[in-house]
Amino acid sequence: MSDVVSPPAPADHTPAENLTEATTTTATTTGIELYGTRRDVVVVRVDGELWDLDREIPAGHKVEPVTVGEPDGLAVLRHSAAHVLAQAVQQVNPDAKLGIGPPVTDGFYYDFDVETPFTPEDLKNLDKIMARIIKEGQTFRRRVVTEDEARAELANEPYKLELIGLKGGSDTDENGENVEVGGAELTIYDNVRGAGRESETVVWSDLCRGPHLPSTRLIGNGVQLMRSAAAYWRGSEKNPMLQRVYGTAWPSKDELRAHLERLAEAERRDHRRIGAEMDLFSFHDEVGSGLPLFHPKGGVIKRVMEDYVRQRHIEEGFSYVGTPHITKDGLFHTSGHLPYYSDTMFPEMDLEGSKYRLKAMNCPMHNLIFASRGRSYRELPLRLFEFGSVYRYEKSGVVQGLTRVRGLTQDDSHSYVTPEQAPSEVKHLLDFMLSVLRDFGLDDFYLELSTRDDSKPDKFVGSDEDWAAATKILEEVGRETGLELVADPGGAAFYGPKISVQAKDAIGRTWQMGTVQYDFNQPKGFGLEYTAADGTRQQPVMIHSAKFGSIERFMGVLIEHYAGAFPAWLAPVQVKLVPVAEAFDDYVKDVAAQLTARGVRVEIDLSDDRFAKKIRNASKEKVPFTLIAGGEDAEAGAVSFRFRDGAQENGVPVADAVERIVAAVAERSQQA
RNA sequence: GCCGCCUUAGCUCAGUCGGUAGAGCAUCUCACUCGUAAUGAGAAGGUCGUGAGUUCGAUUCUCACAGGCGGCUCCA
Repeated sequence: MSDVVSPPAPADHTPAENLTEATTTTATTTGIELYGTRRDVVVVRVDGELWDLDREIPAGHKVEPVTVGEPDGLAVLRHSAAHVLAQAVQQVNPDAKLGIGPPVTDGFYYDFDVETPFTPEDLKNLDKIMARIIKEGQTFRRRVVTEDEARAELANEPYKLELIGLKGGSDTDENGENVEVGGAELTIYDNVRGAGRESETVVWSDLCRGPHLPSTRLIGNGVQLMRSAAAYWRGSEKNPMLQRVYGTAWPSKDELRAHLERLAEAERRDHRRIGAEMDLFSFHDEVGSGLPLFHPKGGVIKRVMEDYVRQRHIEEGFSYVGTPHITKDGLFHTSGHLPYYSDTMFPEMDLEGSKYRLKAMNCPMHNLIFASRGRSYRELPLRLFEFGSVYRYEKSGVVQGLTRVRGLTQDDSHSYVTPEQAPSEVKHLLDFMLSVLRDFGLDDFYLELSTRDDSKPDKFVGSDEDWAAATKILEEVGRETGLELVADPGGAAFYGPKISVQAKDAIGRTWQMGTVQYDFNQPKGFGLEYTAADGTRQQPVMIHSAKFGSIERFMGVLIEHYAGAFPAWLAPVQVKLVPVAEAFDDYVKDVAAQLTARGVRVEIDLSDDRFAKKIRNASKEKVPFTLIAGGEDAEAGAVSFRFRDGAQENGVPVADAVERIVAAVAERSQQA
């Protein structure tokens, strides 16, 4: 799961399009001549490609200014900050070997091969050195070199030498971010002190495609190193591990502060923290990593989620089914899963000559339900749904809270359709899923289309034609939603392509939600058939779909989305009743009984805490409605509301209060 | 799985340069019976994650394992 917080676009910079019309040069010139007096212009866009300001621009090209106020300019700033970091590291430790140092979401990183990992103190020290380099105003100077020249200059940088060898090959790193080579020519960027003067010296150089800011000074003071962690060279676990230093960089100190505040807010919302504070769930060494225990309050949320999504599936034409948690492993051979996923399945259990496995996916069992008797085309689409508990032995380093667990409950559905019905079923499922997410207060989406990686044919099953046809259907239906559709090459399951919904939460973070997966392979493996109108036997297409993905993960996302302040229909305790003094306990109990009779989840605070303390506790528990009753209320046959935001409303007649609460908890609120 | 850091009371954390430990909150008891975010006093609570090693002696040092955190890889 990503803890990366995506920022809003920087607001206090004027968009470039408002600054100047794009210019078409009429004679050879440079960006500096065109925009050199504009301090906010950091690079130029030449026919859509980013160039350093000091490069010569041949006549006849369209040239636009790029400022740090737009994403491309900010990425250049971050990339330049990465160079400053590398320079600082080699200043402290000349033996550090350079990996790559690209800009990423919110900042940048640089990888180093060093003897000892960086400590937090090291990072503080590097921060200071970087600030000095930035203040000094070193000039970034681009220099085109031949491959031989580059090899000679970088003789002490084994990783850079490897990159030179890759020239013309892959030019993205494991995050899809640009690495520093590629394109037609090799370039080295020099950091120059005192540029233009007789005394000018090159203080540091790096193989890099660029472009960069004209000067380190323009990086400004919105830069801060965040942490260091190990990362495999070129993203492969077969390669050596380098030490990656992450930094964040912004056009201004204020924007840096705002970013750090977003991180702090994300930490306050962390579902692992809130889950413990609100007594929702726990993990135990004795049970094992990634195996959550849901407490009564977490159990309520889980049950409400399940009741909701079960009902919705029934309304959408699904039949609710049930299958066991454990099965003979031959089933996963038939499905084709075992060769691909045996690593992440719990190991087999040998019992009376048979091998059993904990279920890691539900589809094979649903296939058996389909195959349990002859099927007619008249039955299609046949839609099966269940809460499937599956177990996956996730590697020890990847388990995280509720969002990456080893035991999870999928709201798993499979639609068996004729090939002709497939597009409309996919559309049906996508619309259904989006409507479910909206009911849970998520309404900012984009779609991701995960396709086959043609360079790894052994990871995917089926003919090119089948893949192409399925991918086309998903893509077309995805486009019809009007949502942004992002490509995820290589992200497909072995049996077919998928579309996943990515949702942004209340503080702008993106989470992967449910998926719709197109599968023409398992029906083949299981020999699934239906009798068509013409009496022939035909193979159905199956479409996998999970709206939440997993109940656990979705709950984790909801906790963070709402920061624990769930809308009333989801809140574990909907009403907290607080008597002002012990004398009103019975009065309050009577109100509670009326609410309970109407299905409202209530809790009464009968402790001998002081009144103000009870209010504080109710508030900390983020209960939507606190009902207070004392002498004034009892006399009037009323109660007093205290809402979650602190607002009050006194003297509400009990009958009115009950009706209002009953109405409020029935409503699926979208407020976060 | 890999790299680094971490694990002391239910929770958040002090502390012991190697001589078996302390606070706040929570819990329990007593007093207070209170009108919108912390009443006071007292008590109880820990083989200092588990196992092994070094040592006269280990919560402290070393190693292994488990669990957690941050990344990497992975994520049907």
